[in-house]
Amino acid sequence: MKTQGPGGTRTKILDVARELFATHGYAGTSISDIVGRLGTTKGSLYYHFPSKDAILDAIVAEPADALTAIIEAAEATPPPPAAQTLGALIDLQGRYPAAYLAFYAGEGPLLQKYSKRHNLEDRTERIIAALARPDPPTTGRLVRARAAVGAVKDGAVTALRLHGGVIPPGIRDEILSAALGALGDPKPFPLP
Amino acid sequence: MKTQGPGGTRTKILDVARELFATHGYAGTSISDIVGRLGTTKGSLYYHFPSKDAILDAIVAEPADALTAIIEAAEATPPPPAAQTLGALIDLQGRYPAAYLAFYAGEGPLLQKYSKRHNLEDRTERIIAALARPDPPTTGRLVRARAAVGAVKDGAVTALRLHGGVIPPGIRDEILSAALGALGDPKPFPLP
DNA sequence: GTCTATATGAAGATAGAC
DNA sequence: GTCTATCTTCATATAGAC
Repeated sequence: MKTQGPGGTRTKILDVARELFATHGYAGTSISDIVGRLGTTKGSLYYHFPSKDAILDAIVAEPADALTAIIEAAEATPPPPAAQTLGALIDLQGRYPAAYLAFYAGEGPLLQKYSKRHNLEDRTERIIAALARPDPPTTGRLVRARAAVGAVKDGAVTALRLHGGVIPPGIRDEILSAALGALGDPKPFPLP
Repeated sequence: MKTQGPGGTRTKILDVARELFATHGYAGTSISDIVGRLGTTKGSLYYHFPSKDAILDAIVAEPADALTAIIEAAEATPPPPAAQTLGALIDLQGRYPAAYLAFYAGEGPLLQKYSKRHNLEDRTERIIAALARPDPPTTGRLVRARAAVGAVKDGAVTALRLHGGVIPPGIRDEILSAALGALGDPKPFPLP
């Protein structure tokens, strides 16, 4: 696997594909759309990637692995504090802005497509179940865990939009506090 | 506009299209997919709808109007309690399950497609801005408002999944409480 | 590495018999 | 109202010159 500098054609293809997939969806984005935006041609694109699916794979692989690490940490026994898991999710979104807003939301054609090839259907369930511990997973607790993840996702999206692709530390705290509020933790973190 | 009984072909088309659009996205669902699932043919489908877009319109129109009503109520002066707006959003999701999970989330190809025709780009912004009142809309407040809406959406999705398409009253309260927790309201509602 | 040109299939949509 | 058959366009992907 050859790494490539940030100015390389391959990198540029991934950049515009990431953006277009995020806004129009995978199926809604054509190869022509991508090369049209780049100003190159299909022939060139297919020199760098063997298929459209391969582009998706390249885009998704890295954040997907990072998410797996977060999930596995969240599943440790005893469970880590919810603030740690939710904070890691916020940071994940900050590190991979724009593309994977719906990535661990369990919905969205992008996830569908990727999930079929990588057997990730239960990803959402795993992180929700981990967050719903240590209590027995009542419906209410599961719903709140999911709500907390939803709060992280949408809060981070808004923060990224308002601040040009970064999440300032103060806003990160705000998102985390919102997520913990949704989760229903009585004491989010000690106040100074 | 002719109304049609629940057993009618038109209704059946809308039912499977709603489901397929929700899982695979608008662009990811073909007319062949729809008629294949129905066991009918394209000719029949095109007797009932002039285009694929028209199917989307028919699916989206009703919940979209309901959402507009919620937004306008939320924008009233003085602002209604947040619990009222968020509760209305939960009820909306309960009334139109499965299809519009990403509808007011501001993301997703389905919204993109519909939004372009109906000028709804600012829908998300409006409801967030309304929820962020009456405080001046600081970034933190906006982020929390968005997080609250995200909590409603994902919480309701989970509830619908766990309970076969309905949101029981007790769970509705749980979602509302989670959303208010995300919003940061100190006193969600008076305890009995 | 990038281009032009093209193969091949599937998409949305229509015509017209029944 | 539903069918079969078909048109047209656009999709992914390839071949081969430069």
